[in-house]
Amino acid sequence: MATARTSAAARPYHHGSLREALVEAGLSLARTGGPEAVLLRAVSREAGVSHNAAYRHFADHDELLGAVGERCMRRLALLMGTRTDEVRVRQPVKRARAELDAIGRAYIEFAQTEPGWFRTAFAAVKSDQPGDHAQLSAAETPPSARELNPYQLLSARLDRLVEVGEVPAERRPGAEYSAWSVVHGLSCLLVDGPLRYLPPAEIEVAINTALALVQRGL
Amino acid sequence: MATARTSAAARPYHHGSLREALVEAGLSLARTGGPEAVLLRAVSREAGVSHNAAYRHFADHDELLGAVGERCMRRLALLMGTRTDEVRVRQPVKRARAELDAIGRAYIEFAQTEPGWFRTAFAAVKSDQPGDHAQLSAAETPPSARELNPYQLLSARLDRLVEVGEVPAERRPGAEYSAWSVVHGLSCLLVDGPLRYLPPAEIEVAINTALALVQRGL
DNA sequence: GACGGCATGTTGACACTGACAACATGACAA
DNA sequence: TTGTCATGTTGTCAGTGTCAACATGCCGTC
Repeated sequence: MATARTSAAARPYHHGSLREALVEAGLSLARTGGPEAVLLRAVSREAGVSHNAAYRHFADHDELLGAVGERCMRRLALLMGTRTDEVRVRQPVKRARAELDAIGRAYIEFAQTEPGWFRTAFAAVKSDQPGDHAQLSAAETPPSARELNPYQLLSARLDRLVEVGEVPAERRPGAEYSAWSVVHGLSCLLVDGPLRYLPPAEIEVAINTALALVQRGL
Repeated sequence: MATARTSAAARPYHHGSLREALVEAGLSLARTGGPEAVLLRAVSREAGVSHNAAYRHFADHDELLGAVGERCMRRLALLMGTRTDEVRVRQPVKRARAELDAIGRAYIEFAQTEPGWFRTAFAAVKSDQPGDHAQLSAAETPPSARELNPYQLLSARLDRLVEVGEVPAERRPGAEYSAWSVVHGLSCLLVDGPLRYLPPAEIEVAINTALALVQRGL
């Protein structure tokens, strides 16, 4: 008896933390197969549990996929944070620009190195309420730790560009939509869309011109 | 005989033009339900034919979805062409800019007014060969009629901007990737993504700033 | 003008999925 | 000790894509 899928511990009683195990399994499946690989039954199988067990932790398939998607989104935000911290420029104005460039590059880098997760992060958002699009600003959460989402990270960089005087204040409203659109659009076209099989050299060109467009156009 | 499948006439012999009927049915389903509504069985049902009939015209589900997606893409290109033709500016330089703006607006307009078709146009491209990404330039087709795809329409507008001197020639390479990314990204975010429930006023802001970014940044 | 080939459409089956209902187990409190 | 109830299981159902076997009737050939 007592076979564990990840660690060597025997399955204790009721498995203990199945919800977490299911999300983890979903993450693993999504990494290679994208959101369409996050099947209720496949996830249960992966977690070493019978199908329908997931229904004790998620209302339906969408809710499971949503939970996995949230984790993917967090990973995206994490990479964006990491790449921002790696910026070594000291001069404030140049630094502000470099940091914006860094989170943009990180966004595209994530889409390219983890296409399954990237697609899952955005495919998952299917069934959520029109709730004033509050999830963008992360609602209640105090902006304490590294708990920021991609949208918030971007907003902070844009605010900084206004502070240092590189972007006129009257252009600030709506700027996150534009900047986000560029990197998100290119990511989608490269990962999923018609630019999927672009040769690497052309991909490089596309990324650089896209990010340059943001820097010039803001 | 010679009955249309939509009217109430008796089905003649072997249906006559099932392939076309299937694609048409798929288009109808995709319009309201997006690509996930283009089910092999649902399409067959809609066309008044038994399931598996479609296998005489399409290798599998992906091929049917691909055919429907092509039609969606063509409709997108059609709207872009229409909106370009509606530009009334005479002065060549201003006209070049206005036309670029028009195809960008048309792209987003299509995504918003026909989200099901928009998503199908890009969801369909799943299984096609890495064939040198030739489908972008539409391979053999002479650029004769209104047969241009969205990518070609965009390229033509960018070429024109260089001609009239509004865009320096050294910035031309890769420009279609950037411009495309902006409108595609915004469309995805608005239709499918986290900006789905943005209030209409904010949507207006987002569209205008995004298009302004393109004009300024090229 | 009869005949036969063959593209086209149908019926039936199988494995897979998400979802529901009924049942089993065992942790924990009374 | 006992009973409750969250948690996990088994069984089932409708719906899907796909394959194989079968039916139909249009067309060219003799």
